[in-house]
Amino acid sequence: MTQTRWLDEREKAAWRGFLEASHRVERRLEQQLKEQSGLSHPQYEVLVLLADAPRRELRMTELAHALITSKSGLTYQIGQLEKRGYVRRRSCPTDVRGIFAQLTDEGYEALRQAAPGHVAAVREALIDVLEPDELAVVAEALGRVGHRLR
Amino acid sequence: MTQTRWLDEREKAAWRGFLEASHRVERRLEQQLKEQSGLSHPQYEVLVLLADAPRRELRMTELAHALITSKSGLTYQIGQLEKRGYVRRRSCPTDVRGIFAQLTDEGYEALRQAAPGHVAAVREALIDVLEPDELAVVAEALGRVGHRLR
DNA sequence: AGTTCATCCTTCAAATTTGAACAACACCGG
DNA sequence: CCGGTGTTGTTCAAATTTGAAGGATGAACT
Repeated sequence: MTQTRWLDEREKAAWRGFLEASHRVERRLEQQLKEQSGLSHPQYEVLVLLADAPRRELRMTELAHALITSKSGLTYQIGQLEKRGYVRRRSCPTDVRGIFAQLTDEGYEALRQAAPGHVAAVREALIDVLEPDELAVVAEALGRVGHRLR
Repeated sequence: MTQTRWLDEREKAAWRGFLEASHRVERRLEQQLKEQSGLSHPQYEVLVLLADAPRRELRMTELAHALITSKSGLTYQIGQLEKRGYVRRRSCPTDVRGIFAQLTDEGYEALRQAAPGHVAAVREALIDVLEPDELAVVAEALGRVGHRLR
């Protein structure tokens, strides 16, 4: 291994800022959602993704990738959502192994009710804290960061 | 409640970018640390904080706040680190209730060995992906985001 | 000194997450 | 059509996280 390039002050500030912001924002959203909707953040994300998908359904694997979580973790969460009647499982016609998770009307309704509070929290925690030019950088730069790690 | 201000495309891109980046970066670091050092990210952070602290020790509550985790969660992690001999508990002289977590020499050594790989991963995942001006914005803007959520 | 209220850390049970192991199946080249 | 290889979703046990509860103490005030 070649010599370690340690982080200088500016880099350290960026790293610390990124870490703290992501933890605190996550924590805040988790709290807001649980409080006002009884949903966890992962669960909310599932509903959002399904609501935007054709026929309001997605394959388990697609969901797991989109949520950046493990397959078993998704199985668990879908199970929870199914219990509450927000999601239903449907087997895939073209692939016997495949399972579609499909948003139910109840699930859609739950999302509709949870969304305003969630968006408000996202604004308060992140979006409205950023200046327009900062917003652009976050979208562009962090978008690139996420993309490179796929 | 007044009308909901939904996110426009630019805002949504920033939010999505932020979310995906934080999840993927976290995941990558977790993997890198576990693989090359047998430490979890929270555990590594504990070691870093202690190493930088006077006498290499911090109160449990200070640590919990700094790590943005629950008190019980910290109790658990310190227990794990204690098992491995990386940390030792010391009762606080001025406050019977207080407990110091103190880094041992073994813990310091473990940190020394883990640090280069960790820093390299941080660079590869985030720091070296950002342009200098982007780095500045991330430090400044996300620093503000984290700060406002305290 | 007595009260009251906040703080400190741990314990406990419940919820969640993870990765490995599996079983069933798709897909591709021979 | 077969064998080899990769995929799909689940199950399982183990690790981790969380929040509520509790025991003990500090701190401020009367």
